[in-house]
Formats: sequence, structure tokens, C-alpha cells
Amino acid sequence: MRHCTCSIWVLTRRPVPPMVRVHVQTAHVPATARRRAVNLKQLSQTLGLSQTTVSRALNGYPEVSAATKARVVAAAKRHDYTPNTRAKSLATGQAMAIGHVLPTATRFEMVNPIFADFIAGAATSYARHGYEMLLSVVEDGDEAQAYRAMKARGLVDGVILHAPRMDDPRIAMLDDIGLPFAVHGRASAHAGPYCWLDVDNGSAFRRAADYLLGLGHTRIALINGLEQYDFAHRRRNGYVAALAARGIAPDPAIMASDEMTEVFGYDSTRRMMAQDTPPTAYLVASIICALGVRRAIEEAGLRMGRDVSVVTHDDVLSYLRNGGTPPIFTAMRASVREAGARLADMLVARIDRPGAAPETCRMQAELTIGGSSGPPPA
Amino acid sequence: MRHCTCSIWVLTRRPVPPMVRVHVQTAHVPATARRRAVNLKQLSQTLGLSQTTVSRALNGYPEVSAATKARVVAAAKRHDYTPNTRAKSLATGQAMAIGHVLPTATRFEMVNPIFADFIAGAATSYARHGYEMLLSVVEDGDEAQAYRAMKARGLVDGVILHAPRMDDPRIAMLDDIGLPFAVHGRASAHAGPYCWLDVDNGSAFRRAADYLLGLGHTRIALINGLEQYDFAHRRRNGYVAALAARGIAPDPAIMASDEMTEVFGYDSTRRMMAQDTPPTAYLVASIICALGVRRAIEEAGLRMGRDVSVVTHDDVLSYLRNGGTPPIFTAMRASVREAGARLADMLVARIDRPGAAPETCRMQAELTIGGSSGPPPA
DNA sequence: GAATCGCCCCAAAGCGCTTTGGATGATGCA
DNA sequence: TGCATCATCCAAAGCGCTTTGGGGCGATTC
Repeated sequence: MRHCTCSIWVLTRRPVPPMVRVHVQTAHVPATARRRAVNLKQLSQTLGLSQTTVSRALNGYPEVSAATKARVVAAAKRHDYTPNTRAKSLATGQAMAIGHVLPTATRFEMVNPIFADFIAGAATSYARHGYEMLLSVVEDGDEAQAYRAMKARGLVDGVILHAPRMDDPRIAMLDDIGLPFAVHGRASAHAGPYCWLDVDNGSAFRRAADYLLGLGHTRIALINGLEQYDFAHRRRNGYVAALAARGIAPDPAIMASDEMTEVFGYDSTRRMMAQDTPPTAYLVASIICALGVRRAIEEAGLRMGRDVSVVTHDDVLSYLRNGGTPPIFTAMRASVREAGARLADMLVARIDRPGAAPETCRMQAELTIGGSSGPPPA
Repeated sequence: MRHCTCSIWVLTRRPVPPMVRVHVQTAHVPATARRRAVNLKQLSQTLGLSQTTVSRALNGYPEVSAATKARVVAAAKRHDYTPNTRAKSLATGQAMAIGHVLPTATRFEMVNPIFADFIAGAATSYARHGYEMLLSVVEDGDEAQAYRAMKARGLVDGVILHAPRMDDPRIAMLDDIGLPFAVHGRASAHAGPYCWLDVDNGSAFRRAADYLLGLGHTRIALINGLEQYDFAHRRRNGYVAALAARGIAPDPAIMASDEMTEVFGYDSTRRMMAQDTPPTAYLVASIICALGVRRAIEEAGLRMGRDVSVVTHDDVLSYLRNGGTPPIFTAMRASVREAGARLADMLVARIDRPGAAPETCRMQAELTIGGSSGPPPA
């Protein structure tokens, strides 16, 4: 039983004529709050200069002498002057902000934890370039509308596109409305250039499957993400290609695809283990999933690396490190945090030079052998 | 070996005199982009009305007749008019945005995945109230500066305070600069009222420890978060209090405290299991940690619930559900997503009525018995 | 010595919105 | 009819910044 001591209140957002809008101010004003925010007008008056000159001095324009510039900069620091971003944005037309729209799977209200690390990576890049990050969480499918709104309301200079599908309509839409963007992943079916950064998922899963095949496994399961997403599709293709190269036909009975939760990993592994000829190896799309796979395996009294092999993709999440030496899981590593940082840089570059050809970046995942894989039991 | 096909580029952010700033426009303008963004001036001209009237009509002020209002609203919809938020903010003085500052542990660049779910909850609330969410990731310790900057630059109307410490200086600082805020958690040592929402961590861990004691366990380990944080401190206190009530003194040898990663759970459990009198039960602060605890237990050939008991706090993370019926882990559940949504509501209310007494909310975690706990082995 | 050129600086016009302080008729009431 | 009262609407003044289009002045050039 959950209990909450919250008091009940009602939010009234209906506009009220200004004379009625009462703002009760707290009487107490601490001493340290004395340093009130100074604006450009006040600063320029203090200095006996025009706003123009002060603005130019602070923004590094050459039309102001070194002496006055130094004087202005010193005064700005002394008075703790911080330009108002809203005003600046309005004047320049640049929002100095970048939008992220997180789709949340409506059914389960899920937010993939890899976003946390991706965003952490991106945010540090933005900070370095002087951009803010705007986050919007919308239901799957409303994303296009969210991007449109961001553009129309002048909130952002560009956006990051998350979790692209095979032929993601958002790409054309963003091109259409002229909002700079960068895609985390790719949309295979989309023709025409655009800015993206992606792990080479096809190659990674082909290599991983090939590694298992090389160990002697022939019955390899695929625990994949939702295949409507491009990355999962590519992973599947890589897996199938590796099998095909050895003359093995993919078996749908040992291929699963869903949101990459721990429970999904567990459930699908259990189901597959119950088959007549259960897989001797599992190829898994996420370390969270792999935790579930491991749980199913160990619960059955088997041991990873000896009885069953597991190879997983590893986004190098900060709280779910694939620890140990050698690491627990044999894994294809590709830091999603690094991806975030790099893609953010690419987007900023794109915003700065709208005319340039869109940059792209393909990262290769690194296959590291851990304790979870070995030859199939005799 | 990781390889990236990125081209190299250099970012020049140094200001350039305006005449030199060249923007290459793509010549191609798709047909659907025809609907250019309309601003208030254009819309009012189209209607043959003043900007004042149009603005008032759209914002629901009573000074405009029902007929004109309808006409204006229709035209706004038809022309796809979306007010520019920057301009609106500048005019009203309200940013219509709320800031979140994520501290990232400098040493390991870690971002706790519970943020993903918390933020998802908060974001949906903001959307409902018309607020945007601004995210800043800063190194531990630079948070105060980040809040100051947000305030000074007029970027936000309020902020959420994450991961408060015992006597968190940020609270006084925010009071000081007059930036509305709401705290996720509490700062026990801070005198004076402020707006917070917290799980009753003390009670939760006392009850959980008591539950284990009631089963007959006397040697109960605590795998806690970093105790510099208030929540971890309270959890420890609850644990210690429950032990004390049965005349058991806490043993530092079976108490660990660190970032709540999977690896930390694993390492500390292994260390404790190697002791002369290893714990018969583990009280764990996070389900991620608990995964590590379970790994250590099962790796030692033991089984949770039979040989060793585990009770964990469960933030109900979307990708790490404590699945099954009964659930795997006996757990104290408190949805961090719900906390996010609720705290966001509280902050919005606080922004709307700055004079009101700060609201507070204490949620009780729900103890659900799962398969990971039982009486100690005979 | 006058014309020219840079160097520094300024006043003022926006950016797109809200809000103040009327103005204009139409209406009600005596 | 005269006057106060509404109900509607508008022009213009900001919000805090950038940027345009000069202007003044000493140094250089002829």
C-alpha cells in the first residue's frame, strides 16, 4: 500500500487579467542576494559607454579598442553580468539550444536507460559549444509534431533524432521544415544524404555470430531489439549473413525481438531452452537483456561459457559495466556515451555551416572476449 | 580496435564581423515547406486587427468579443500560427522552462539510469503544463554555478534539485538567488522549509531489515549507495535502527557504500561472502546493485531465497523490472517515474504561487515479498 | 593645409511578443 | 438630450539584446 502525504491543489492556468495577478513576495532578502542581475543597459551606463560598444567588447568584435575592451570585460566580471539568453536569441535568431525528443513506448511507458548515457555524452559537448539541451518526452508517433513545434516556437537550432526506423518519415520532414538534425543511427530505406552517426551493427553482429560459429556452435539464438528499428534490422541481417555464409538457415524459433528489457531476455531464453534442440549460444542485443539471459541460464543450473555461450552488444552503460578481467560477457562494445558526444559535435558543426555536406560517422564495435563464451559442450 | 570514419573538422566559434558571415542556403525548397511560419504581425494584418487584439484573443483575455475571438482563433489555426517562445518569454519574463542539472560523478563519468525514468516522469508533467525541460550535465560540485547561470541568463523559471546531500548548500543558494526549486529527496541537515518529495527511506529500510530479522536473520549486510547522499544516509539509519531494536550492533564489515552499480553489488557481496561468518541476508539499495549481488551469490553455487536472502529497493525502472509472479526480488518499491511526475507538478505549482508555503510529499515504499527471501538456512 | 582614411564609438532600429493607457462608438439612465 | 458606462479595439512602449548606418577625431597623404 502506497501512501502519500501530498496536499491536494488545483492548477489554474487560465489567463487572468493582469490587475488580478498577485505575486506575493517574500519579505526576506538575504544579504548575499544583493548582487542583483545587471543588464547591458546598466552596465554600459556604469561604464559611460554605449550598449553597442559594451556588447561588441564582450563579443569580441574588432571595432573596439583593446583598452576599452579590457575595461568592459573587467566591469562585466565585477558586476557579474550575464547576458539574457532569451533576449540574445530574439536578437540573433539563434536559440543556442538543441532539442532531443525521447519517444516513450506508449504501452509500457519505457525509457531506454541507454538514453541516460547518450544524453550525458551529448550534454557535455553542448556545454562546450555553448548550447543548451532541451528535452521533450512524447508518445511514440507524436515525435514529428514535437519537432515541428520546437522549430515553429523558435526553441532550438537543431535536433537529434533518436531510434530511427527503416524508412523514418521524420528525416524527410526535418529536411522539409529546414531544421538541422543529426541521426543517432540510420534509416536504411531513406534516400538522400543526411547527418548520422551509427555503430556498424551489421558488421558487429556478423562478426559476433561468426565468432560463435568458429567455436563450433551451429544453433545460435538471436535475442534482438524491436526490428522495426533500423539498428535491430541491421543486427539481424548481420546475424543471418554469418549463418548463411556457413550454409545455415535462420530458425525463427530461436529468434526473438522486443524491447530490450531484462525480463524479455529472461523469458525468451527460457522459452528457447525448453525446445527439443535448444540453442547452444545466444547473441544478445543489449547488456540489460543479457542479464536476463544469464538469469535464465543459471536458474536452469547451467553455466555461461561452459554449458551455454552468450555474446552481447554492450553500450558501456556507466551503471551496468561489463566488469571483471576478463569481463563477464563476451561483448561487442561501443560506448553510447561517446556516440552522444560525437554526434552532438556533428550537429553543432552542421548548424554552424548549413550549406556543407552532411557529415557521417560509422563506429566499429570492438569484440572483446569474456567469460561467457566457449565451444559448445560435447 | 575501434575505428571511426569521421572526417576531421575544426569548430570556429570566434565571432566574425557580420559582413563576412556567409550562410549558404540550399536552393531546394520543397513544396510542403510553403507554409512558412507566420508571426503575430502578419497574422494581425491578415485579419485587419491590431496585434493587441489578436494576442488577447489567443490568450483568452476578456477584452475581445466572442465573434472576433472565434475569427482570430480560426485564422491562427489556418495559418498555423505558433507564437515564438523566445519573444514571449522576453515580454512576459517567464521562460516557461524548468532546469534539471545532472551531476555526473567525475571519476567515472556516471549517470545513474534512474534519472532516465525520473526525467521521463517529470517531462510528461511539464508538457501538460506547457513547460519545456532544460537539461544540463555538469561535473559534481559545479552544480551551484550551473543553477546560477540558468537563473542569470533567464533560461528557466525553476529547477529540480537532484541527489541532495545531508546539508546541501544548493538549497540555501537557490533560496538566496530567488530561483524556485523542488528537491528530489531531502537534506536532513537543512533548517527551514523547502519543497521536496522523497520516499520514506528510513522507514523502508527499517521495515525491510525488520522483515529479515523477523525471518530469523541476524547477520544482515547493507549494500548502500554513497552515504554522502541524504537518501543513503536515511537508509542506513533505518537499517541500524531495526538492528538496534533487536539488540544487534551494526558491523562495518558487512556494510558497504558506493555508487550503486552492478559491479559494486557483485564485488562487495563476494568480499562479504568470503568472511568467516558471512551474512545470511543482504539489504540492497538499488535493483542494479541487486543484480550484482545475485551474480555473486549464484556464482558461489548458492540460491537466493534458500541459501541467502536478498531484499532490495526497487525504483521500478522500465527496463529493469523486477519481473515474475512472485517477483524475483523481495523489494521495497517506489516508482521513480511517478516521483518525477509528482515533483514536477509540485514545482510548477510553486512557480505559479511563489508566496505559498512550500509543499512536501513523502511517499511510502511498498514492501513486496518475492522469491529472493526466506528464513536463514538451518 | 585640405582631403582622405582608419579607428572608436554612438543613436536608433529592430527581433516578436505582451501590456499600458487611451480612443471610439454604442448603450443605459436620468 | 446629456452624461456616465461599457464593450471593443488600437497605437505605442517596453522586454534585453544585436546590428545597422553613421559621426567624430587624430593620423596620413598629396
